Amino acid sequence: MTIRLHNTLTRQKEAFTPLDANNVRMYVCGPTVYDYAHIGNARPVIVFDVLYRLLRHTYGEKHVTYVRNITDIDDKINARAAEIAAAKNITVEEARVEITTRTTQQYFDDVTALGCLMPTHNPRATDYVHGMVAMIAALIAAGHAYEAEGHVLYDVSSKPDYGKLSRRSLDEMMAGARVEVAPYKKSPMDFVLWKPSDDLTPGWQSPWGRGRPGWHIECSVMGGALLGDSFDIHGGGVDLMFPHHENEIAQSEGAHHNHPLAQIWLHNGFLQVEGEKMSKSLGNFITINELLTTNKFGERHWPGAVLRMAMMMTHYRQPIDWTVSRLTEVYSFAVEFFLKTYGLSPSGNVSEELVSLLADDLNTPAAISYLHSLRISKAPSSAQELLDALSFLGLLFKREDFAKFLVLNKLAGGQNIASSTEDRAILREAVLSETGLLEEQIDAQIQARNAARKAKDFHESDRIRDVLLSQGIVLKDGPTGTTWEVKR
RNA sequence: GGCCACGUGGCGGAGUGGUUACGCGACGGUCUGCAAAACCGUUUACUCCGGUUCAAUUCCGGACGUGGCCUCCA
Repeated sequence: MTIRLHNTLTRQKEAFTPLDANNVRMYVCGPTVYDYAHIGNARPVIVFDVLYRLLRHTYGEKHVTYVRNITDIDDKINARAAEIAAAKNITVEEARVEITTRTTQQYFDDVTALGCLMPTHNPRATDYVHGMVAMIAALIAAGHAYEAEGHVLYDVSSKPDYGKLSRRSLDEMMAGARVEVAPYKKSPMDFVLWKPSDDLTPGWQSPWGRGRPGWHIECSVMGGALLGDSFDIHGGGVDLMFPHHENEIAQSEGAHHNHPLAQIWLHNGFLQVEGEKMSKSLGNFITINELLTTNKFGERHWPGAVLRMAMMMTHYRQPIDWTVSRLTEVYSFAVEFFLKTYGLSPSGNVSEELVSLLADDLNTPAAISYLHSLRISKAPSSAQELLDALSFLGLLFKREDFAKFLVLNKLAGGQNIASSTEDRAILREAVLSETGLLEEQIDAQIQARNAARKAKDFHESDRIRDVLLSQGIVLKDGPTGTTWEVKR
């Protein structure tokens, strides 16, 4: 199976050939850990998790190395740390560790709930400061960087192909520049590798005094340390293409004798919320955790697999509009998928058809269509195949989220019965909390309704049905009797 | 202002130089006391204007629109 991926460097879909098929290497820019991750942050995590699964399937689990960094040095973190340090009367460094440790754990919990596998390595920037200092020194030695007023800056004019990823020329950028240029810069486009820290700001010793690294250098260093000078795939959001990835290339290639940093660069598209840019000022800022655990978006909370599938419904390079109606639609599929696969266990089989869809530049919308074809299929094997496909895609619908939809066909003796005592208990509890009704009360109402129907008192039978509906119970009259389920 | 993307039916959303996915919704039918559910069926689009071509939604150019970056936001 040939994997084809759209390479930002060439703007074309290319056949993927790893540098070393025994060790396929991918680096993805991870979070800055100062606050809860928002739903936009979730997109690359999910996109590259799908790619990680595809690579593991193609080359073997032991032959893929996936690195996603944790940025725990950052001026937003520092600002937050200063507040907490003052409030709690602890040092800034203690506060920084507290924030980043807590936020990192929250991030892991959130993306795990979204069905994402843990990367092979999750390096923290603070563990690589020594390497950053070394790389900066190497860049100075190679003539790519210079020291000025306690800062070390990258000299973009020293790298003729600077701008090759984002396809910008230095002239164009300088002509369009709107920001004020620091006086110590040789060129407006030169960027910071190292900057000085005052006593109240976290800092590390360096040949250029106590200070802290610039934004881009950590990824160059961690990628190099864990994946080597050149590796296969580098991913992140489009917004990182410039300047972050461009500068990463400049640093890594400048320090590594111009060995290409990554063969293939992948960028996922942006996410909007209800047609607007997500921002705190618009009031539509939404975190992963809020979607999972609160009713803030759409007046309900959403299972992680629903969020994941809603993300996978759009191709990773397209913009995505994150809306309640989208989640609602996906939720109803999720219920169907859950019911169809209830009681089965994943076999570990992976459909070649599914793999071939993903191998074509991660065509997850086509993969979702494939899921629908199995959902609709009447073939006896389709339920197992569906579960296996869901499993491969990381779309496992948790019993505790969906057991309330397992129909209790006690009176009709039909299908989709919650088979285990445990599932029945989950169902009873969910029904009680959502509707205030016990199973026995619902059964009694159904029997009363059926008696009224038999007596052709349809006014009474419809009244009972409407009352139950208003309580969140939907009745379904089948050939073998009446069943019910929780309103979806 | 400069640069980079994108523009598909009521909605979501793939894909393709000619045979035009898929899902939702809607509509019709079967079923039903009536509904719901289920099942069967129907629903045909590619922003606009040029160009290339036997043939363009698909390639090229332009216009318009939307979004992104240039402001350490994925």
